[in-house]
Amino acid sequence: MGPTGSGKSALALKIAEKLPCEIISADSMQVYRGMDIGTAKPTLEEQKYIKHHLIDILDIHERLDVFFYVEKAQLAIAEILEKKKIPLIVGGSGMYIRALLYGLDPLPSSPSLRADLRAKYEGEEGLQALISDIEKVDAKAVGILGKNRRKLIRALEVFLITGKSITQQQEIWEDNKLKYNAAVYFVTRKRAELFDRINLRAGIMLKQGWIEETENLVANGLLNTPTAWQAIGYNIIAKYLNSELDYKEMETRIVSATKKYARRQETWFNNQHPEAEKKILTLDNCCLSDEIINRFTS
RNA sequence: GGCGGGGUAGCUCAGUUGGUAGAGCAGAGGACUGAAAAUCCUUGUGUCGGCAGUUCGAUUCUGCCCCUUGCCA
Repeated sequence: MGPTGSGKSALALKIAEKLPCEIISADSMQVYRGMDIGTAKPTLEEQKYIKHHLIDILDIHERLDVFFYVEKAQLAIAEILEKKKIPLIVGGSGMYIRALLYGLDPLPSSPSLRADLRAKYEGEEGLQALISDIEKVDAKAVGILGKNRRKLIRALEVFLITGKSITQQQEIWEDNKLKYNAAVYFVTRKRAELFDRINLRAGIMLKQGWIEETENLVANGLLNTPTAWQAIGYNIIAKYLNSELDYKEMETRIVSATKKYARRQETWFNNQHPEAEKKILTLDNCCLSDEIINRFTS
């Protein structure tokens, strides 16, 4: 696992060349069909060469969430082990990886209730009401979540369904116990190098046809989808297509949003994965791939 | 050459009825259990263009100069 642009996909392919593995993508956006260039999805050739799971499994109009991801990933792991192969999980969606490795507390979910709550607590006043309502039943949640409306609503949702606070029922991550016998690596680069790569890659992706890809997806309603709309870049390119931005401004904004994302990912991997071995990649990553390969062959 | 608008944090700019200044963006750090490429929190000392004058005190007023930009020649 690692931030966007770190080179983890290339590293994974290198490993998969020498070990009998299949790759399970841990990426919240590569699951969507049609979002190819903008998500830096492995090419069809690469996917043909090494089997990839959990890529292109959803239409952009379908909702994705952690629980769904974990379910599918567990199935994929079982399937790969069945073939006596090694599941190689590769991606940057931190929470998905953590949920897969550590498990999720079996809390209920009601998207319709959540939607109702969201409507009920709309606006700035709604947020204040939401905070004071939760404070009565789960002050701890408010302490942790602050003004994070999205998470506060989820906390209230769980409370309303179960009658117990969400913080009381979240235990499984506290033990730091992996559900699998896994070797976990956090791969990244020096900040300046990572940002250079992000910068370079954005320009390449735009030239490869990201704009056309966006045009088609937007025509197909991408911006009104439940989760796919959140992918970085597409909404910015949509503004360019709408003549709200010029090309340069568009590119700058994409790069800047991507860098921000990479920083958040690093914070996550640095702090949420005590089991992970951190590796700073340099210009080539042969040493690390050899190290990982040796670990499995010996 | 004439008249005017500007020169303030890396960038865009606000502001100080004269008591040495603040937003957004960028940058940095953090949180995170069913939207996670999301969502949220913390973090801003900079010769306030230069020199001189008025003043107890000037980034704020005055004068000159430099740079920039617009209009007129």
